[in-house]
Amino acid sequence: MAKESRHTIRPQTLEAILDAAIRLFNADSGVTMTDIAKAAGVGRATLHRHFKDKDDLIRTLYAQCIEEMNTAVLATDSTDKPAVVRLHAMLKSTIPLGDRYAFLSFERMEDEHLQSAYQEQLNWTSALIEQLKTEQAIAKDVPTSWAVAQVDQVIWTAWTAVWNSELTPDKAANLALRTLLKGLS
Amino acid sequence: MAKESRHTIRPQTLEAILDAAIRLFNADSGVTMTDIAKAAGVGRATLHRHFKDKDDLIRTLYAQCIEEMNTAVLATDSTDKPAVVRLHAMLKSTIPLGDRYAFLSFERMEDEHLQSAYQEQLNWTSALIEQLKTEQAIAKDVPTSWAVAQVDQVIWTAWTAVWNSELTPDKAANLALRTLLKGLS
DNA sequence: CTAATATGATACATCACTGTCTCATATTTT
DNA sequence: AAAATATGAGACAGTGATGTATCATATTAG
Repeated sequence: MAKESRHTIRPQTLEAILDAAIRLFNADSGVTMTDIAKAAGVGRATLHRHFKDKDDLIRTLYAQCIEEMNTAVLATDSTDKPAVVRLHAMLKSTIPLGDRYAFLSFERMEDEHLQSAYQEQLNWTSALIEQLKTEQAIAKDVPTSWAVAQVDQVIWTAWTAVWNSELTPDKAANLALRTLLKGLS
Repeated sequence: MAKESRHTIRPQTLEAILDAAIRLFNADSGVTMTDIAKAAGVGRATLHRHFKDKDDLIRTLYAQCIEEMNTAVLATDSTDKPAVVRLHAMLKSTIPLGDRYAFLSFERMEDEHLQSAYQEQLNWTSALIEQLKTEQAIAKDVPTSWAVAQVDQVIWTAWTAVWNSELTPDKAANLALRTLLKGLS
């Protein structure tokens, strides 16, 4: 998060900026501050008033997306349910977030704090995979890292299919679940 | 391809430039001509002598990678063999190319000629998927577009695993094949 | 060996983006 | 209503990348 002691940002301004920035970064990695300002309908100076520099803005975007993902996943999760159900719930809640999540794979982020936030996501998935293994839903000889990567990738594939209007979000989530469970069994 | 009537490029110079450029673009999308020149060990002027502009260079890279992929796939392909064997061969030949192929997903390319070259790749995979369906290797109710996307993604996932030293290229190809066949059956 | 020419180094102009600043205006707060 | 302040618009300097031109040097071809 960016804090300037001299200025308080108006909620609507912040939202307009972050929305526009996420939208643009997902379409193209060579986005300028001017682009963002125009798309957000705010003055270019306002961007620099509230974000130390471009990196600071990107860090904020990154943090928001990860937090958004975390929230979405945890909201529909219930630890006591079977792992297969949890995986399905996770897919259903994350796939629709693809349009905001996509740029995370494109932009590199050195920031240590954000790296660890992302790592937490991976750890969560790893734990889920282990649970799937103990429940015999997937085979034990499949490397966990491979399974985690597959989950990550299938979310992206599913979202792309939704984005291309080839599938509805629900159909995509079902297909993703089926592909994962069978593919890793 | 870039042609300058006034100059002939030396093969070693061209190779050094393209190699360096591919390497850099795969590590980071914000690559400058200066970066490439340095990494290639050639003068910056030489780049501009042989490539009209940066876009021209990227187009050349793009074309080379697609052609490289096509060649690799067709070299190990034999139309008369079962589709499963063809898929396995395709995975084995493409996964090691991941380190050159990766940047294709990052850089956008408007060029019509290149778009159609890439489309050919997808069509080839589509045909293979159809063959897999008729051979009952994968289920007919799985949308072909979904299957094609899975093939694309799994190649990338497999290469990443190889790059992270989690798997050998052969193990990765086997795991990819297994994941695909079971996942789409 | 000699001529032709591809390259490297450098200087140069141009351009786009960044980040800062100022001031008038719009909005919120009291 | 009046004060406080967030915003928009514009000017400004600094920076880095692009692309061109020139010339000396290295390499290749005849």
